[in-house]
Amino acid sequence: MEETKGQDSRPYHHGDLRRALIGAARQLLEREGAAAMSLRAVAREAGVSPAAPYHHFKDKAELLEAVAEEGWTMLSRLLAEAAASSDPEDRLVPVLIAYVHFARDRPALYRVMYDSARELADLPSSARSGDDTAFAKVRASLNARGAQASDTEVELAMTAAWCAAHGLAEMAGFKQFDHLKAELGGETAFLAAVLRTMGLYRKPPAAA
Amino acid sequence: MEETKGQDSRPYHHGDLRRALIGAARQLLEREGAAAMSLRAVAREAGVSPAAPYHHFKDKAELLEAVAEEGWTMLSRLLAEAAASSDPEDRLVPVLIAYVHFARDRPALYRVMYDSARELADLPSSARSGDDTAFAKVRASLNARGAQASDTEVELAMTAAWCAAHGLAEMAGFKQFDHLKAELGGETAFLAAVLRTMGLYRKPPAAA
DNA sequence: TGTACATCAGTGAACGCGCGTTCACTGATGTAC
DNA sequence: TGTACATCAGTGAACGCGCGTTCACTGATGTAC
Repeated sequence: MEETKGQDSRPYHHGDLRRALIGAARQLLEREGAAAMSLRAVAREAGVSPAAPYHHFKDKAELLEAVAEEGWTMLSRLLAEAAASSDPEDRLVPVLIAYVHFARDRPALYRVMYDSARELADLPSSARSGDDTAFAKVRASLNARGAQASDTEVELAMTAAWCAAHGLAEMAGFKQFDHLKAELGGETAFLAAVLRTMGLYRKPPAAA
Repeated sequence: MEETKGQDSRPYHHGDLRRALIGAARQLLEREGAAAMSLRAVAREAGVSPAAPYHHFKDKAELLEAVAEEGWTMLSRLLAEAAASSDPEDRLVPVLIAYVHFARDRPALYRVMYDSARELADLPSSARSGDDTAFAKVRASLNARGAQASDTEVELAMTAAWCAAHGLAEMAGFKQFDHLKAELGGETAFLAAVLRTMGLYRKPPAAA
């Protein structure tokens, strides 16, 4: 099972090519963008032949799905950390800012994740089940501030928060906002100010 | 200058191929998505040879820029209409909903527009100059409700509104929100409720 | 412990494809005389 | 009004490219005896 890995020669069998391919794809997305992330480029990046990935993924779409899945897992972990290290009563903005930073720093990966979420009736399983997930954290932040809110109100607030995070994540890099960022004293202050302007810094108003 | 157009034969010279190519590209984007919009496909759609576009655009990127530009013009017109047909004191939500509808109904075109805006230090000229533009309308809506606001506050509110519209536009089609839409009585009610939950239905709070 | 063999994860060459772009060309148009 | 010619917007064939995917193969691994 365990092959000996010489320092200078790669073994014929990779060991964990599936994981390596997902990692290579993620790296390519982050480093060179969506257009550069072909199946052949991923195989090249992982140091295997163009045909090797087909032993682990049915086709390119299946690899992309796996990349998205791993992305949601990474994001969930980051949001959980942001939630854990902030005031239980005021977690929403820190959690959303963590979301925005993640997406802003890896736009191509984030877009793959977005595209995968778009197709599903529910969230990706990596972001869905259990407590340690992206959306559980957002929901918990909302519950912390609106104990008396109805299910629909919480759902609406979740939606608003998610949309706001998505919009902000994709726009935060726009040069149009550079002077505003400078004026407000940096990127994070800018993000917080926009979220506050959106009213997401306090209890959602009574239902629509 | 004016060539006679037989009913059954296309003239050798097109007449206004530049505009036709932009239109064909837009149609392809709307009908079949970004992946289907190659330069060759655009030429095919317009009924000319693959080389013809090069008499009007330096390369594919230049055509895409022109498509984006036209998109921003279309959007500005729609927002102007939405603004014109709503209460001057309560224009923000109708204008944002018009934005969301536009983008939601043409996701691939909208993405081309977004990508073109992303690169610019300022907005595309079609959305920038004059009063009859997308962003002038949003700004006017904000001014109508916060007469005493500082420039920075208005700028922040603009940013928040734009981010919210972008986020909502891209997420509105998610299946995850279907039951919420049903519960609230339709798509438009859903959009309005989310925007209200975001706090964009009233004067922005005092500056950050 | 040693050998035969099934399994499986790799290889590398090849396929057909559509792409963006270039090129030498040709047909239509508009203008000068 | 008619003809010669420059201009320009088309054509169609060709280029090289990288892509996703398939195929027959081969080398390594793990297991049964």
